[in-house]
Amino acid sequence: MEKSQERKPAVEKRRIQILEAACTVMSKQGIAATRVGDVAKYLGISTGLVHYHFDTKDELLAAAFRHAAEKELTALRLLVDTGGTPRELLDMVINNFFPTSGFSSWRLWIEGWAVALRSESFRRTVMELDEAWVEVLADTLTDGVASGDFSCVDPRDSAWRLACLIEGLAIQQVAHGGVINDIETRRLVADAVEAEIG
Amino acid sequence: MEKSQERKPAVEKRRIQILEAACTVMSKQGIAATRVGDVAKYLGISTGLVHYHFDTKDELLAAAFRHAAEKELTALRLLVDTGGTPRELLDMVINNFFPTSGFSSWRLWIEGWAVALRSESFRRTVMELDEAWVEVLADTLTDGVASGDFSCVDPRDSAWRLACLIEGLAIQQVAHGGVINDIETRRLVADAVEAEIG
DNA sequence: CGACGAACTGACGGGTCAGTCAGTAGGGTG
DNA sequence: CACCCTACTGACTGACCCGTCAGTTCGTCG
Repeated sequence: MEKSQERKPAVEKRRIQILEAACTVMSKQGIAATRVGDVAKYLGISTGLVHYHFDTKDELLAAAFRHAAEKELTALRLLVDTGGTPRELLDMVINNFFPTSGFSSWRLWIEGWAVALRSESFRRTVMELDEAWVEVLADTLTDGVASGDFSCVDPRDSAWRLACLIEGLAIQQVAHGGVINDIETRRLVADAVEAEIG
Repeated sequence: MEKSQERKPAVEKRRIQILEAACTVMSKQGIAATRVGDVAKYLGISTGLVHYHFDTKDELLAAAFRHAAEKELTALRLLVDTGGTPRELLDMVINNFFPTSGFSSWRLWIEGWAVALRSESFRRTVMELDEAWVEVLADTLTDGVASGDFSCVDPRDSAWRLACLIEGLAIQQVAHGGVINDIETRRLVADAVEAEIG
């Protein structure tokens, strides 16, 4: 009953529940193949209820995608906040993007980039996430340079190059499947990292 | 009337006409939003005729995408065959992927990667094209190493890294639009190239 | 000329799906 | 208790679009 801000549990809880369901379905079926009915069925609710919380399907998918992005980003920042030497941090940040366990969120991002070509809200999400994760990488590199562990000409440039390299390799691995395998990928990235930090 | 191979102009001509139309529509509207009717309308023919030449929509889009990929690859190989010093060739190959004129085929590739997650035929196309273009890059580097112009530890690794870097940067530029601009992109790539060839 | 078949048309069936709407349930409030 | 409002249902509609098919055109060959 307060001003809002803190307290409106019921609706907000349901909203988030629908968002998470949408994320799950999107990951499984692909963004384009996700139907409002699929999300509803996943939760055992009616399609009408989904539309009660989200006006249109596009709005739902955009919100769900953003929700997924924010979760990913939070996890990354939590990881970095655990602390460690610059070297340890760098390895952690980079390893974070090569999941050892089966499922990879890269599939969702690859589809997200494609949707971003036509959807303003997807474009913003994808842009903000990428900038944020490059920033984490850049900060890590900058700290390492300050402490004398690394020597980059320009940490920000290095961060962008590493981030884009990893994205490109993710496409090779996930979309193509196996031209470049996991071990090879890690080696390619590791060599690039060494080259960047001198 | 010969054995085929050279002569079956009528049908094949129409087939290719439909493929090119499909490419145009896909580039404009996106792969997912391309309807059989749009392709037909673009050529002023009936949807029935499109289905006369291609059994299903999926088959049409996959064939059109492959058609586009092959054209791109042919253009690249033609470019390389014009000859030049290893350095000139390398610059040519890399510049080929940063179109000066407005439209970029990167949009189509980005969508292609996403579709490749669910479609076997798209997957194959996208894989073969990527391997082919890395091979062109790797050959150029190898030649440069042989002639003493470059010094790579492993030209093939370098080629993969550069290719993936360029793909990642293309996403930043095309899908996000402007976080990283054209000049900055070229600088990032140029620095990476220098690092790779010593 | 007549027959035949390849290329082509355009209307239509049938399935899918986003979004609507009239109505219900049930907890909170006066 | 009576009222109300929020969350929710599920049937429905209207639009869209793929793929089919009966039929037309036209070039070619016997």
